[in-house]
Amino acid sequence: MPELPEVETTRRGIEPHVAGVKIKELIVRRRDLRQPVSRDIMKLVGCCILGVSRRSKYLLLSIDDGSTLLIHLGMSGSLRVSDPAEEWKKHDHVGITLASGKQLRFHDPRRFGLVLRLKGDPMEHPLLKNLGPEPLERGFTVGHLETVCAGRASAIKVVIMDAKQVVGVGNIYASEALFHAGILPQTPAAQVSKSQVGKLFASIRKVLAASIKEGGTTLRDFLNSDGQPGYFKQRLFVYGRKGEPCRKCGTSICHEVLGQRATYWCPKCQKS
DNA sequence: ACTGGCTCCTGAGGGC
DNA sequence: TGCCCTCAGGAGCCAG
Repeated sequence: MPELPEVETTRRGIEPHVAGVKIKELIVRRRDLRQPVSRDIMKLVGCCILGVSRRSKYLLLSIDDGSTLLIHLGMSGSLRVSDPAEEWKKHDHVGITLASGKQLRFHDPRRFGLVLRLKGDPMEHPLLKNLGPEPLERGFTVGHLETVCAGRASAIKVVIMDAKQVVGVGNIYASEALFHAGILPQTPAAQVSKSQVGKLFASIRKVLAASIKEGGTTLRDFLNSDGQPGYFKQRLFVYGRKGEPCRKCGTSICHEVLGQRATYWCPKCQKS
């Protein structure tokens, strides 16, 4: 599932192929994604893509007519640069043919993704307006995380996964960051000590930064593949390792569903 | 303002 | 080998 590092890797991967390039043709094969693909997307034909930015797990292609093409990969989506003549795979829902002779294809088996054309300031759009700070940028600070935790009864894992507080901490990295910070995922956020919050802050950044670095190398050839993950497996300390020995102390890793999400922790390394 | 639960969807994986 | 069942999961939305 594309987490923040993969979305960023995708952004870096497609940008050189699309920035400054004109859209020649748009092909929508399935419209029923999480929200229907924008009806007015055809207006983009003849327009030029200025650049690709990212906010949270949303990709934003800025268009020279002042609009923005918003793409979210959901949990099974991918973008790849292909040859227009390439056979369409099952679940290739949208194709953007470029004047360069390439074609950007949006592929999403579970259709949790989005392809929307936004008019006006994209940051004012409801999907983007109330998002918390980017974890790797200056807006995310220890002080911010302390404020977010203060007075909240919810489990710390649920809180750090809340995009209104901080974006981009997906289910995998939430478990991983809490492991590295030595905090039990179930701990009510308000009960996490100041020093623990400091450790958690550092862990979130470290885990995400390391993963972006990893994604950059392992998904290097994603333009020719379907970009499926699996590359980070060896780096995971707890996620998906129920019953397996902790990489630090050997204790069996625990698993429980918390906030409707699979959650993993080491009962010895992590305390409330 | 919070909090927890439901929902969309398909493929993977386990059990038999 | 094959079928059926369950589960995973981002994130918006809604009800309490």
